[in-house]
Amino acid sequence: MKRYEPLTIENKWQEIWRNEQTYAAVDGDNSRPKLYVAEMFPYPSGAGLHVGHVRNFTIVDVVARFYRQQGYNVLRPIGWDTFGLPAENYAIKTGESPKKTTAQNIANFKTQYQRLGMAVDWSREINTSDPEYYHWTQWCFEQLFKTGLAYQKESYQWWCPVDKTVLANEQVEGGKCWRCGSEVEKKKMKQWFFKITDYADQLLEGLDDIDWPTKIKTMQRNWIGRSQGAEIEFKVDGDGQIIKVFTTRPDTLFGATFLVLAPEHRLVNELTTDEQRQSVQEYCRTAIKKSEIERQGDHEKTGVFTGSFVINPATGARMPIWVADYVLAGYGEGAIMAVPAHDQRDYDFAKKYDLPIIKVIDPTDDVNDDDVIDFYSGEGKLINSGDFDGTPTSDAREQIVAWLEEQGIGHSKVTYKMRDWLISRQRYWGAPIPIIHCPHCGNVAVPEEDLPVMLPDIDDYLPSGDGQSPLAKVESWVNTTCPQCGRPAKRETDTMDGYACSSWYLWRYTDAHDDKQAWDPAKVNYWAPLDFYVGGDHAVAHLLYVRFWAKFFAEHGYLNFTEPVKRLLYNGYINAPDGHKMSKSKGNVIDPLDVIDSGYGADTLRTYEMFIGPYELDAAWSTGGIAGVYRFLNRCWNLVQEFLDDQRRAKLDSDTQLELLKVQHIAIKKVTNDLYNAQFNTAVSALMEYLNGLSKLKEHGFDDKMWRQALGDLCQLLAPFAPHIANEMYAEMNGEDSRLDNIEWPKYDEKYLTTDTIKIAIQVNGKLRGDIEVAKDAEQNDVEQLALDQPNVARFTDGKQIVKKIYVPGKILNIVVK
RNA sequence: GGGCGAAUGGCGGAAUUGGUAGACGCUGCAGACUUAAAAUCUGCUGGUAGUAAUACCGUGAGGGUUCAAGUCCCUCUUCGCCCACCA
Repeated sequence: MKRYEPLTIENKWQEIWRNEQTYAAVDGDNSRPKLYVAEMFPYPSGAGLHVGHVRNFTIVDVVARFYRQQGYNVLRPIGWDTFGLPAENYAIKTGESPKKTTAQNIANFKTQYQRLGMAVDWSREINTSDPEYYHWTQWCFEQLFKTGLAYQKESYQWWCPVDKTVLANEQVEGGKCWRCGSEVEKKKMKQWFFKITDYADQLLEGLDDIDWPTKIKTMQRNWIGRSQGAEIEFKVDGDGQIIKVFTTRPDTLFGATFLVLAPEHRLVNELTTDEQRQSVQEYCRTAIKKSEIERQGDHEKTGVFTGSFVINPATGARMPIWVADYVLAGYGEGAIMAVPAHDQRDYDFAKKYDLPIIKVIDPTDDVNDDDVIDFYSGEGKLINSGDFDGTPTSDAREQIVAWLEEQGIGHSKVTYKMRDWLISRQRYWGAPIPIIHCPHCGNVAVPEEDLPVMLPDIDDYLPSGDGQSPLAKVESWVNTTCPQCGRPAKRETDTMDGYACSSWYLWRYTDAHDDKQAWDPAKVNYWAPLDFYVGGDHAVAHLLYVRFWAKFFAEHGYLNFTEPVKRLLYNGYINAPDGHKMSKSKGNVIDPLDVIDSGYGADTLRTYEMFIGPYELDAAWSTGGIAGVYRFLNRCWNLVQEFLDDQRRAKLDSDTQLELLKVQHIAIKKVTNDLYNAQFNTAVSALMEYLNGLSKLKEHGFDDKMWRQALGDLCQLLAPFAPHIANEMYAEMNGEDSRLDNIEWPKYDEKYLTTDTIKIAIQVNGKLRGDIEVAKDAEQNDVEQLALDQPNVARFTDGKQIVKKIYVPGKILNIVVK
């Protein structure tokens, strides 16, 4: 009998798929449904793939192969996300150009990809650091620039002192740089932004229509952070200046007893009296310099009085103006009205600095008075609020805003936590921002026909540390002429955040090598939006940015959809056997190629990673578990060999025939439905059950026709998970030229799933007391009689009064006795 | 502090969404083959009692709804993730 040798057959089939270009997708084919599925494209690191990648890619591959076998026109592309810090940091350390190391890493990743048996359309391979690609990243930038959505602004920005670059909010994790982990600082710099805030409401609303995990949707909603409230103007006592504040609780206006400005607020200087000047300046200087981590958390509140006052428009009271760093400059107006009786933070501050506290809300009746000793932030009825006394807080919010509007000193307003997307990077290894700074014309976009602005080759990758990109040192590149006036001008030296490159790559796949446009609208609208997008990272950043760009380009006619991803499969991590994260430093990394080469092969690895648990949960690697999956594939192989080797052919009796058809069709149904529902782990167990069923039936001998069909279906159902062995077994049975990809997915027939008799579970008072075989269409009376005749049922019903009987046809009979 | 989610054998996990809890796999035990081991194959494997049939208990804890609850409702505990001075 021929032995199962995974490495030999895998090599063979990978070559066939390469030569035959089996997995090429056909643009614009309307004769069959299309399916577009992709993983979040990998960053090709020097370390190569790890088993976590394999899980991610295999999910995509299983979906792609399954739908292809269903007759879909499937697009399953791959590309490489190559701009970014790791390659550049490596260059700084070794002097080796990022271009060179990137090329090596891509070659390595590509080989590994092929060795996993991925059904990729290789003609669409893309690489974000290739000028052919970043040409169009720059074009995208210019579309945003033309419409005013890419703009330059001087502001305090996150700055990583180690990587010597600014960072986006999304790249600061717990006050630390997402790349190197060092503590970030605030630095005032002129930076490029994309105005994602213009799309805040659309980004929020779009979440309602997409099939994404609620976890991710919630994170995006939190990130956008929409608050409904009011903007209120306070007049400064004496000089007529106006300070605007944002509040979600306009109903507490009568309880506002002081006003607080963020240290960065533009009026701080002006409003500070001479007596207070020194302390205010000192306070602001240290507060602004303090890192955000120090300003966050449960630290005690600090602040300083400016010496000025505003007038409360509702009460006419003079309210002192303070400066305190618990008020954030970047949110709302950077100023608040403090209502210490009804806000924890204001209360703490008022207590510390002995400021007045006025209660203006009487809590609703069901609130325990003991809970309201200090401050109360819940709902209730207004008190001490003039004409509004007695009004419920929810009504008062509207009425007070209406009153403010009448007075012309306020209006309702919506505020977001989300800030604009900072995209400038003072680094070399990124797409150059295609802008020319002209002393006469200002910021001028590089004409589209001059794109791409090529990234020059350099030797010195070290950032200067003064906030300038290494590109600033390349004078021949920096100095140019203004495309508008022709006079000398300088190029922008910042490069774009890598997330800009990944914000549109899903559309580039549909028209990967077009040198006339970023994408052909006909092609992109045929394929996109994605039916499935698979990843385990970038819950907010990348997944928010692609949505933003989809909305922008849809608005300008380049796309006919506004949500780029219909269904998101967010997969969990693969951890070490002990449950800890795999990491190089711990030395517990499992290399997928080692697993393959140890003799298991890619099919076992793939199938195991699908079987390990629900795809969305983290899972721990188990050496026993993978051995079990190998055993399963080996048993499949041996069964097919036995069938082929056995010269005798048997004629099966009708019961055996029915039993064979039953296990066969149960498997088809279960695997098919599970794959539609992305329940990969239970699909694999259904395959195992199918094999177990077949193994039991083989003792009756092999009926040639029926077994050929049954084993052929096994190959077919197995193919999405273990494509090499499935194709090899199928070819052995049906000839070398047969290809599972050309054969239709098996269909199940309900008539084989039910037999003439079915088992009914019998309960007495809800406890299982036995089961009986009855005809499928048995009458309830007959079932009851049979059940009561069962000795073990009778034991519990004899001598008791039967209260009622509940019969669920085909399932259960519950006899209730007293 | 706020939000989301989870808790089922020795382990990973099943359970058609209210209808026979523990599928499938791992581990373990016993047996077959073998001079022997590995591999392979067969059987058993939630707990307690019993040779067994079977009974009782059992899905984090407590209560409730129901003929019937892992599944629905209330209270609590523990764990995980995300956000966090956002006015």
